[in-house]
Amino acid sequence: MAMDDSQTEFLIPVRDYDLAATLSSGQAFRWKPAGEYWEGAVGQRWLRLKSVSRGILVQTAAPVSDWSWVTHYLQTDVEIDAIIKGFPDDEAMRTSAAHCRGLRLLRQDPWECLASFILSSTKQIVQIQQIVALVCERFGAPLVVPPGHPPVYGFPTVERLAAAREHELRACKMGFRAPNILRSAQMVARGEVDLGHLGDLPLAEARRELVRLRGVGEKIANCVLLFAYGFQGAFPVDVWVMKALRQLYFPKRRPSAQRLIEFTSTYFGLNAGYAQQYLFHYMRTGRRGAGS
DNA sequence: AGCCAGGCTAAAT
DNA sequence: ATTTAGCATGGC
Repeated sequence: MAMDDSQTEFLIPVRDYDLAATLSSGQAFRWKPAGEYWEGAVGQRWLRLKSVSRGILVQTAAPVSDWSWVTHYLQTDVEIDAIIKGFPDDEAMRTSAAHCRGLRLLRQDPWECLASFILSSTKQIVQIQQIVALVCERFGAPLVVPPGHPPVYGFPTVERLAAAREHELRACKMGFRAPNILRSAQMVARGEVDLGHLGDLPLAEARRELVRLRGVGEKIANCVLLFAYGFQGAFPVDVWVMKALRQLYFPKRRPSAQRLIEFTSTYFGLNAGYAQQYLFHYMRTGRRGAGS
């Protein structure tokens, strides 16, 4: 009946794209492996992805005519070789690049990214995934899924979370983060921080806006600036990246955290954001005894 | 059992 | 201006 060019399947031609590394590297928290596929949601669309020889196969439950939202999300147009060549020429980055080949930075929805990382503080990735899943189930709108597929819910809107009760949020096992995400949602809903225009600002100004939100400090702000807005100069330093910096760059000395962050602001160059994600993923998965 | 987790905030130096 | 305790919860 559809007389347009709507389809439920689309092949993105791309090479050097490690879907598993990208979707499970702690940028986004809703992707689940299901056989050969990765199932998740982008915006208010359910979809699943599979690596095939010519690229990435995308399947949706509802017909789609314009697929730019998924190529933008996956950043399949970025030249990953050029980015890796722009890394500092040192042992740590060579090792990380070899281990993480094909890892990309996603381009996520700002509110989902912000809210997810407010929930991330002092939590392991597995737990963040559990909390985000509960928040979506209880506050998100149901998405169109294939017949017989269990229900999947979109990430809740700012307005919905701003209208939540704190005890409802705490019931999603987020603990002391509940008042943080609630107050931040209320500030965004009132327009006190305008997520729609942060991308037009210089990095430092955009960051100054984000840290006005409750529960958002430099680290979480940098995650949002990098994973949602694509600011390549944003360099989130969490415990893993801190470990990488100490072990790989300053094995003898004991620089303060402040000094190390200062180091990252100049050393990693124009692709600092990518360098950070490669270090993070290498530390978590690349060496024995690190991570899980 | 005790330590750590993609931290932030307010209080205490 | 810099360091530290408290915060909820769960995995290992």
